[in-house]
Amino acid sequence: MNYYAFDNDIILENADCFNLALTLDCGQAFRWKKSENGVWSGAAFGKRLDISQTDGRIIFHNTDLSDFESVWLNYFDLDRDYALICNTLRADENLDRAINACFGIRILRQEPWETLCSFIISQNNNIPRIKGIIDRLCESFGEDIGGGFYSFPVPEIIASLTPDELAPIRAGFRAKYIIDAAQKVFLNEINLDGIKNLPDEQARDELLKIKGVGVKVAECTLLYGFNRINAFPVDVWVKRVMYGMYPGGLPECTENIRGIAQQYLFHYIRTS
DNA sequence: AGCCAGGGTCTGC
DNA sequence: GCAGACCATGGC
Repeated sequence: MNYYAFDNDIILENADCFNLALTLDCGQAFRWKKSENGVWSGAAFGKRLDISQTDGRIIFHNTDLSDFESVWLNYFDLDRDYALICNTLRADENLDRAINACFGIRILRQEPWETLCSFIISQNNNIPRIKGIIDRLCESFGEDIGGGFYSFPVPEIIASLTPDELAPIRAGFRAKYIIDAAQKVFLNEINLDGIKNLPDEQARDELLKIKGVGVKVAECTLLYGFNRINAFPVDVWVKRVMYGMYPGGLPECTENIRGIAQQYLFHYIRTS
């Protein structure tokens, strides 16, 4: 991997195992939109980004080295050796097929609060509708960051809302959970920064204190929001994987990287 | 029309 | 500890 600035873009070359479309649209993040010209637009950490891929080259549009190195390098998990991880997982034949089918998925390192809130919204819901609810949440309560994009609303804002005020985003029964989570985070009953330093098990127990957060939402938050690549979210699709492929449990090669294995298997079974 | 969706809570055994 | 009802909404 190497990168350099060119005009107002950052060019990333020879990025191992990086399929941009799969990474942004495999059910781990909900705010990236693809336009006709193949450019993906979105926002994270309060910054807008347009990004595209042609062959092995990733172009970060209208940004600079400072933002690239302080935000996007981390967000796209570019320091992790996915080639090594994939080779390890290929010891299992199901994972070998899954990796062949969706090679280049990376686990994004998203913001803890946005991840937590997004996956509370995800419960008993489908991906297109999750995206719609989150769009309306950001438009209604986030800050305008230009180009028709809005930041993800901070806990303080959502903590001050009533379920009635949240009704227009049409989150249904999840509205009260979002508010409870925001209040706990804002009042520091749940310390998201502190969770960063806890072992996986204790971090999960902290998240489970939030109403509307069960094991699955907690595991998603750990995996996508706290960079815990051994977290293993089990939704209806992964249940099907476990029932169909691994009735005796996950293979040994997934040890300590179960979350990444999960992402390949999840996307594989949903698209095959 | 009825089933399903990146589930969780609450109640009743 | 575990099964079952219930929860809002909209895509298919």
